[in-house]
Amino acid sequence: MTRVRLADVAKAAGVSPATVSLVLNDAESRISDETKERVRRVADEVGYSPNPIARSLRTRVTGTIGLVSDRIATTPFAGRMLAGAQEVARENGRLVILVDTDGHPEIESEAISTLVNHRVDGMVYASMYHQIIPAPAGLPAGTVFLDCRPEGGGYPAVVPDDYAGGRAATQELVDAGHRRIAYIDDGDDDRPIAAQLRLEGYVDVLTEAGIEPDPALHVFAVTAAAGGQRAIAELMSLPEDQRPTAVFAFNDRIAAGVVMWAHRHGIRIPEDLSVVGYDDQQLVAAELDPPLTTVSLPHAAMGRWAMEVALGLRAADTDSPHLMDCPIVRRASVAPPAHLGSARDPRVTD
Amino acid sequence: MTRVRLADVAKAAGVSPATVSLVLNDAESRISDETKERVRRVADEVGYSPNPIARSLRTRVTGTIGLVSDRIATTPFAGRMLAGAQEVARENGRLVILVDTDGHPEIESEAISTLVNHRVDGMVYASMYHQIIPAPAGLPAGTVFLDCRPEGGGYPAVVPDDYAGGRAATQELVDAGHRRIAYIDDGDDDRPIAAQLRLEGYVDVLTEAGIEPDPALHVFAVTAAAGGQRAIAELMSLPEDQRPTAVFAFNDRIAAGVVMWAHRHGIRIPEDLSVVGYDDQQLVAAELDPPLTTVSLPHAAMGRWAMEVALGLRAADTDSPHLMDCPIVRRASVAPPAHLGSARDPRVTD
DNA sequence: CTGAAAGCGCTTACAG
DNA sequence: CTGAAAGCGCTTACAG
Repeated sequence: MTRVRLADVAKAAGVSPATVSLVLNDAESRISDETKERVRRVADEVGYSPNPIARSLRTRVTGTIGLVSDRIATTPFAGRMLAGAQEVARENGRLVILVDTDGHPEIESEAISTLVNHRVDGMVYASMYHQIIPAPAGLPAGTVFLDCRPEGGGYPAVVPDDYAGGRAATQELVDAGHRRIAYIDDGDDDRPIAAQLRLEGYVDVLTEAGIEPDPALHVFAVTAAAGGQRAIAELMSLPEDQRPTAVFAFNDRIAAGVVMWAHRHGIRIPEDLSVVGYDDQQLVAAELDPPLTTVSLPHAAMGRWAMEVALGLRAADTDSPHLMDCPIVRRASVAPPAHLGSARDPRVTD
Repeated sequence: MTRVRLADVAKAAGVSPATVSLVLNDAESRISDETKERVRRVADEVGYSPNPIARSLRTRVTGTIGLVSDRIATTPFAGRMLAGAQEVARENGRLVILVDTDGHPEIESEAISTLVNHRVDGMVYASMYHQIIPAPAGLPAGTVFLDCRPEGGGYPAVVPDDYAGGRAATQELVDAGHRRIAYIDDGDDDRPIAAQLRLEGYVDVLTEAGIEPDPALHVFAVTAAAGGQRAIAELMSLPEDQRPTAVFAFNDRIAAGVVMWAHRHGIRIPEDLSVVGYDDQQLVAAELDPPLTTVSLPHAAMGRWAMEVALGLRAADTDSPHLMDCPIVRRASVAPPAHLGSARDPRVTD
């Protein structure tokens, strides 16, 4: 099936190739209406569709956006960033060329130069989780950083507002009436910036509520269910009056461990213990019993934002990152503390 | 930064553009060794790198592979297929253009024609889960189907060997000494082909082991933790001598529900009940307590296979799909049945 | 209002 | 052994 070319359309319509090009590209219309119509009709009839390669060679625009990521495609974690970015590209008639570097610097720098060489119109550099990184060499100006930001700025970037997320999670618990709220922090060697930001949100909300943060309620865990189990066991081994009535976990995996431990020890959630996670991780948070109240990471929104900036559809600051809201997702793991619940039920009717 | 062109290299080396092209492309070498060397050196010095757009226009090969998928990028489920495919492409100097259709037929057909129009060298069509589908219109010959297969064949395809996986899961339990093994099947309206294949594997292994499949032990659940909880509750409400000592769950989410229910009811896994899942779902299977023995879906291997075929690196049958092995992943949720364990321990020493 | 010509940066027969 | 020329399929000044 030899494809029909612009020249074929021109011949069939009895005009020059230049005219066909002008008409089909809606150039400033010096072409007569009847010619335009005829050209369009003929193009339609023969099913003409311009060869994007030839067009790119001439115009130097390819209609493609490069998306390089460390591990976004490999982990179940952040696929929605990719999906959000891809969706915006498609809506705007662009194609995304994806390269996943699996975290290898050599692959990354090769990917960047390949993409630049392929004349992508724009580029987004995505990380699997919120981090601050040195900007890779060779990145074109205007590359947008997704879920990470470059040391020293200089590029548009979007990251989750983890401080506000930490506040929201804690506020949810304070509002339910809790005073003894634990924070199970990320205890991995390479503690991410998000952990610190969420902690600050937690501390600030507590303080504003007139609750003095208790160091005994700030514990660390490896970010996995097993870590969550150990951490909650530690917390629950505190003297009864010092135990938390609620816990805010750094992420849903840790929260899952808390829930599992509770099941095994006959502790009811949320009646005996409230828990709030973070991430709203698919196939985890909603699957717990009870379904977990958590703070969602706005992956799709960040992906969309990044692509909009890459396409020039949206202006962006290159000095400081755009902070994306992390909305709380209310499910069923938060309730008033037990003493409040039992003290209240008989008396209050509302 | 105006890039250096082939003509620049030619001028600097004092030869014609044709010569440069021939040398750099290692064409059948009619060029003298000294000329070759000089051209290569000059090209190197000026940092020449051919413009792939111009080359594509001339040669009609673009070095790109189109990957259209329904939802592979959006769900946490099958990202490894994408990663495997992308990895093979990269290893072979190709770029993958990804379009996720989110399951919309209009987007899909538009994506296919866009990709074809962009002159991709090959195409892979990926599904989120093993299914048989009508081949979308407009798909180029040789498009490889990933984790799905076209009705009526005609294209290379790769799917997991779910029958063998069902056998492996059941065999694991039979080998541990179980005789009363339940299968919690997919009870969703649109029961996937994998559910039937796994069931057949289960029945066949049981039969071969001289165990008559008990219809009471074949139950259905919605594929979520909640479904698993209801199913195991149903199973455990059977008279004691009819209850299963082991369960094979259609997937890890259902298995997770089984484990949660067990925790709540003081049933120990694997001492009191063995469980085998399916999928080896990241961030789920290994996170359970105990970590789940399961059958893994070979997503990365399937992704690699599909891309290898798309690149012509591997021959493939277009009549019947390639069946990819689903290896069992042994963790800690399987043990001999309780009566065997207690009967055996005092006597056997090995 | 429209056409002829040049050119984007390569590759590849065709000559010599 | 190497070069001049044509051509891939478009777009865009430049003429008229």
